[in-house]
Amino acid sequence: MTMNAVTARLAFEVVKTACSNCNLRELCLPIGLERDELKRLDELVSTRRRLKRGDHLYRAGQGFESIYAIRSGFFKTDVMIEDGRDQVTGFQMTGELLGLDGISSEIHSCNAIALEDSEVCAIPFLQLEGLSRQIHTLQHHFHKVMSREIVRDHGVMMLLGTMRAEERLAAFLLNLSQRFKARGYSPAEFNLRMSRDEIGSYLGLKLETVSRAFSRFQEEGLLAVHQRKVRILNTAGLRKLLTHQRA
Amino acid sequence: MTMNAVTARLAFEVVKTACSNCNLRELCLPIGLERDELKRLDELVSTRRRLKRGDHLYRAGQGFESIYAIRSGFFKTDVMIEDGRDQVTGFQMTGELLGLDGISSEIHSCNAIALEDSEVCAIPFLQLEGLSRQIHTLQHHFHKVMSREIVRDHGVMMLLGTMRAEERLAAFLLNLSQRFKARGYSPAEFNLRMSRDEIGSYLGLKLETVSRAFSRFQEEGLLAVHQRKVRILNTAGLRKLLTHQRA
DNA sequence: CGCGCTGTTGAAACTTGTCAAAGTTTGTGG
DNA sequence: CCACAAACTTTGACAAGTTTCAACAGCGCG
Repeated sequence: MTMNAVTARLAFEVVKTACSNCNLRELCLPIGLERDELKRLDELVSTRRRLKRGDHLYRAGQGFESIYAIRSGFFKTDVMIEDGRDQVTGFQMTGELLGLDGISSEIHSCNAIALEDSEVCAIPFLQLEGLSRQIHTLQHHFHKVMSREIVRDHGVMMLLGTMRAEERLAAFLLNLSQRFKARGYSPAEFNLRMSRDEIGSYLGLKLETVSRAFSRFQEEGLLAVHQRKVRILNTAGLRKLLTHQRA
Repeated sequence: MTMNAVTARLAFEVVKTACSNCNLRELCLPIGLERDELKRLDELVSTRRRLKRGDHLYRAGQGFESIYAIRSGFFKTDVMIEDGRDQVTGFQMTGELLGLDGISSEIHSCNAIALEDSEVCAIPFLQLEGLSRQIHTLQHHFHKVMSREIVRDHGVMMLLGTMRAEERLAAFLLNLSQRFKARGYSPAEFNLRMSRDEIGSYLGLKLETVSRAFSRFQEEGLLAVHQRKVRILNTAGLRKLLTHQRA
């Protein structure tokens, strides 16, 4: 086998696993692209990265070059301030993008950590900008993704600013449920990938408070919890918690 | 005067007040643009809108068409959930952009309300996308602005999730101070444009708690407050509150 | 001049955090 | 493959911080 044949073979492998035949393309960036546009996106997204549970995809302070699309797995992002306090700013799952925080200063402003063995596609940002100058649809979709992140963050601010512990946990579980459902998994039964402490950090609560809220939901028959395995028994009941005005 | 002369005259007025000679261009979108690029941006930003205190720039649920650059004045954005609870998601001042939340679904997801008489430049979004496909610098800068909004929101999440009342207020005041300073105003003395209730909503606190925190800061000599007039007496002291680990 | 809106202050109630102890699961090395 | 350590979870009792309720003061506007 000549050198060229080897190179060609490798190139083929790469293309074979790129966007054009990724079964996430309806969730991820390539929504609505034409076949030849998709091919050009494929050329960008050539780098894959595998991570084991606990690995950092990037760290706060590192230079920013790429955004990442999650191909499989589960991540958290967190920020830290000087005195050691930190907060989980989000949990990301298959098909979602990571790294948008780095664009503004060209330095990542948070850590991204795999909560289970995961695989991501690295998308060099400058090249993405270049391509989206050529492909209108891609540009527009990318802007929507960034904007959706802003809207999502407003939702979390709402949660942290106005909800009490049990409402926060209910909102969190319903959100997870809906995201699992969108990916073809059961919306009623799933494994949490994160600890009580991480949930608490995200929700602005202590882990004990999260644990108590889980116990309470279980007492009330809203769900069955055993460690990280959750089964939602009464979705309507959880939802009602949210709209239930307080005092 | 012929019709054409009138049109020409109006066009001139518009150009005269557009980006190219706006003294905010170092704060706003046109950072780093060449003269001819700036001129093309001018053509987009032809619509101005004046608002009186209390006016809505847009409302949640309205269709999204433009983003807005604040030329003068002061705004808040807030979101609302079904049961009537709402939360202020941000305060925006001169040179900052409003409306990024609307891109994702083409419907505004929050209300933007003027807290004092204000003036904004409307920037039709589709045209902005078009221009930023042609002007690399503009595209990149716009992406940075969106990303900065995400990073800012993470900061607020941190504040809401991990800080106690006095830390939140200190962080809020220091942030305002720094933004006034960046605009050439005194960082030590300024008028709050918002009520205690609005500050509380933003910080996830009740207005009484905000009021008490102000009183406490005053007792401790950190600042002098009289109604909405604030004078910071001890910036270092306020800053120390933030890094001061709790229990 | 007084009415309404905004802001301040006090006391009691409530929610969540803190500390502590014990139970459970997971991972590792012998 | 078992044993032990480490990490995570649950639960209770108590403490701390924030909200709630209530009363009142100050300012601005008609």
